[in-house]
Amino acid sequence: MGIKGLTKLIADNAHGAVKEQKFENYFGRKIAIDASMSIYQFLIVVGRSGSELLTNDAGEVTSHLQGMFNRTIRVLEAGLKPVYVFDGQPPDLKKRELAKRFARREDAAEDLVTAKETGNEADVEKYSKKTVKVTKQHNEDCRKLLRLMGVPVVEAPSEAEAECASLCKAEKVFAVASEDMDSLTYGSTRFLRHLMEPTSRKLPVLEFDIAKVLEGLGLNMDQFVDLCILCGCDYCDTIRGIGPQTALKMIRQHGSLEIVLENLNKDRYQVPDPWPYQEARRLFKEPLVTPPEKVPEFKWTAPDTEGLRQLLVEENGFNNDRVMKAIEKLKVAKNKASQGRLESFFGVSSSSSNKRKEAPDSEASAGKQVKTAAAVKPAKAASKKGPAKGGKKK
DNA sequence: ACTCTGTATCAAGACGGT
DNA sequence: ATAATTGATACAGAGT
DNA sequence: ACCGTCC
Repeated sequence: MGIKGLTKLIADNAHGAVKEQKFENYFGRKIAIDASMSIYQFLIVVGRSGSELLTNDAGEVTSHLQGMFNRTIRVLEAGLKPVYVFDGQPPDLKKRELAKRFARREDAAEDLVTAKETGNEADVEKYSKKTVKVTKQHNEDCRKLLRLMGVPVVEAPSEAEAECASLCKAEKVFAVASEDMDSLTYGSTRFLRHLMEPTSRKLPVLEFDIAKVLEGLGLNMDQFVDLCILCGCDYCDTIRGIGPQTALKMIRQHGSLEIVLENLNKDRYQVPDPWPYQEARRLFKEPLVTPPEKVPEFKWTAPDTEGLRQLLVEENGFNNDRVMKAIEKLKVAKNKASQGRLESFFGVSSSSSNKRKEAPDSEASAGKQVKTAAAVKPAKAASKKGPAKGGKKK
């Protein structure tokens, strides 16, 4: 469920914290992506008709592979450097919420059976979507695919969103791309929504800057976390009668959940019992993540052509020609991206620090990259911090 | 009147040929 | 045994 | 841009 009403709250109260961007502006940027969420969407939509999905000869689902393969090529072709982050064990506090969702899905499963019996097509459609689940196998399939594609994979110890935020805070990645507003609560410094939409000509990318969000809301980070808990998150029930507006007002007025609770009119509002807001707070502020110094340097390497052919064509019945053509695109994209990073670096710093001159580069695509570099220009020196690997070991 | 919350409902990818 | 979405939107209804 | 297909 993310954080209830947070998008609107930010839009209304922190104007300027969100910028519209173009997909292309992230050329050369390392971007952390929550893999489980992507897989879920692919399973819902890729080649699904009723409860049928794309499958191989053995009847195993392949929709997630199809979706992940195409999308990742697309991302790499745009010069982005994706890091896919997979979920680990959910925290105990989330178990109750998960149980609720499980129950909801059980209901949907029953409704699906009924819909199938009565031949109600629309309902079959509806309930099929609701009964989709991402299995361990789906996750393993995608990790294998991504490794063969030469794309880095991170296995989070717990929540993927928390791990993404940690990578972002430690400047291991430039931004986190997700549809889940929790990312901000976990403290992602730069957060992208609708990253994929512009490619299908729908919405612009929305880039959230957490510092400006805080500034606009008039809160510090601790207070922002408290606000999110009060609005409603995965870890706590809400206080009936308090929504986003009231939550913001109260946190602004009192400064912390403790003081809000002290001053709360108990006749008017009933606080759930128990209401483990302190644990929730801890999960947002000190989630279980890989310590940044233990995160290896990410590398985007050449695809393993034969491995990919084996996995997709031999094991999963993908069309050989399509796969081979896609792998070619992949190789081209990889080459372009590695030289493009260099060039966009030049573009950014050309006026100030243009000391290196040995760019062994640039033929065909120079014009395009100039444009990209110019667009990206504003203030990025910080994230350039460690493009090479040496610095941090231990 | 207005503001806010709670509930229900919906949609969700990407390619290639035309 | 091993999976547990999400946010936007529209509308109803409660409270101020 | 639309639409069938991807497996």
